[in-house]
Amino acid sequence: MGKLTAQAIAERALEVGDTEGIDAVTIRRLATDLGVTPMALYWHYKNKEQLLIGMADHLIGGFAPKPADERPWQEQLRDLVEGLIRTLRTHPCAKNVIEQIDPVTVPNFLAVWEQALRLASSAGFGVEESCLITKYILQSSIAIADAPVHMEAGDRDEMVRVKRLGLQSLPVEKYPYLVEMACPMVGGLDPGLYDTFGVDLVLSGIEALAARR
Amino acid sequence: MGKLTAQAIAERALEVGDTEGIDAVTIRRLATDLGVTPMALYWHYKNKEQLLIGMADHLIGGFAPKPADERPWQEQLRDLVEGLIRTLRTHPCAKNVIEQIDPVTVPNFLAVWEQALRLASSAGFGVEESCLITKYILQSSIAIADAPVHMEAGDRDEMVRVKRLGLQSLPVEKYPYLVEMACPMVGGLDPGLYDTFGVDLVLSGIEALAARR
DNA sequence: ACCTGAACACCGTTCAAGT
DNA sequence: ACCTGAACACCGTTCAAGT
Repeated sequence: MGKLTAQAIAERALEVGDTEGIDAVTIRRLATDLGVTPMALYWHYKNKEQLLIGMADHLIGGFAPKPADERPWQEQLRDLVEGLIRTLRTHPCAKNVIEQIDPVTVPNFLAVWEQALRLASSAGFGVEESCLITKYILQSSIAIADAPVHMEAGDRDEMVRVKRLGLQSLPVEKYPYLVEMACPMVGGLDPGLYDTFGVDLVLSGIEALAARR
Repeated sequence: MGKLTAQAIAERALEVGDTEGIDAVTIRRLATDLGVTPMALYWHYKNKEQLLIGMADHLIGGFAPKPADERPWQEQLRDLVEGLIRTLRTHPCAKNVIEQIDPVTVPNFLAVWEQALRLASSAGFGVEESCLITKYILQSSIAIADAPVHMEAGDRDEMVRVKRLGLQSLPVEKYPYLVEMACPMVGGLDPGLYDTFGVDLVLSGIEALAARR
């Protein structure tokens, strides 16, 4: 087994978070997993918040935004959004990690943010508008990446089944659409929709507004 | 002082969450605030998750979506998004509450969701697309509502000042845009941008895709 | 129906001490 | 530099008991 290092801790934390949920990511739990005393972790991270930041940093580090090139900003922005969605989808707990920290404090996130601001700028948006747009890009990417995808037949869908039954048992005269769409709503979504419809949805709003100026 | 009731508990929880942050919302803290034993709350809510659901329900209950009318779906959707953003902005902890629960379990949220699905449907989107869109609407509304607004001079901006200084001290040759936009980024945003640019941003993506079919 | 009391299993974190 | 041990102040929650 490898040495105890900040990197190793963050990686184990991501494993636990991805497989058992973010609530299972606990200083004490990680310590026993790594065969060490809880206080040992405090040498590598000042506190739990810093550990979460480390997790986020490791997460975003997985996809380095490509350097600026000569293509139109629309294509570069599409690359960025697709990359974001992809890393969000490969790490189920990414959403929860990002929600619990301030992106400004995550080193690797700064590069992504810088790139987004640059692209918004070349699209012709002003300073304040660009700030809103970068927030919008992150959040809507989360929305797309987080949508429930269709699972294999034998997969662990007990929770999904319960939720679907809950939706389907609603008064159909009051919630006709919810009842009808219960299936795709809680876990029957076509994965291909992410890469086409989802990305289009995020991008077309920006492009439409950019075209107005 | 009023009687201890599920409603009163949820209201106090929202007060605490809005003023002191979601982490201050604790069974034991609420109990002492309400002059009662911690276990008393367990009579009204099965556990903390149910309390969070109660908070979200009370939150969304504040804005009841108007019944279907004869206007074009674009206008109705704009009403919905504006209402959502407004309630999100009046309750600083709304974002955190919504992040910690499953919207499907919040009664008042079902009505909003049903309306969104109905509007997506009249826009011509299919079942799975509509599901993605409703997720998108919620998340991007959060992004818009959560953007930092310009604060009064005397306001509690110590944290903001620190963050801004942190951004401005970045290597300007590596992060030129971040450094330049540090001010609006962390708390100098024009509030009017929410109601115009922000809402437009969310809606125009949907409208652009709807126009394609 | 509604609330209390005591107890349990868990947290994050500090602080002094070891090597 | 890196880790341990003991202790502290907090959690959410169960269970039996009171009125």
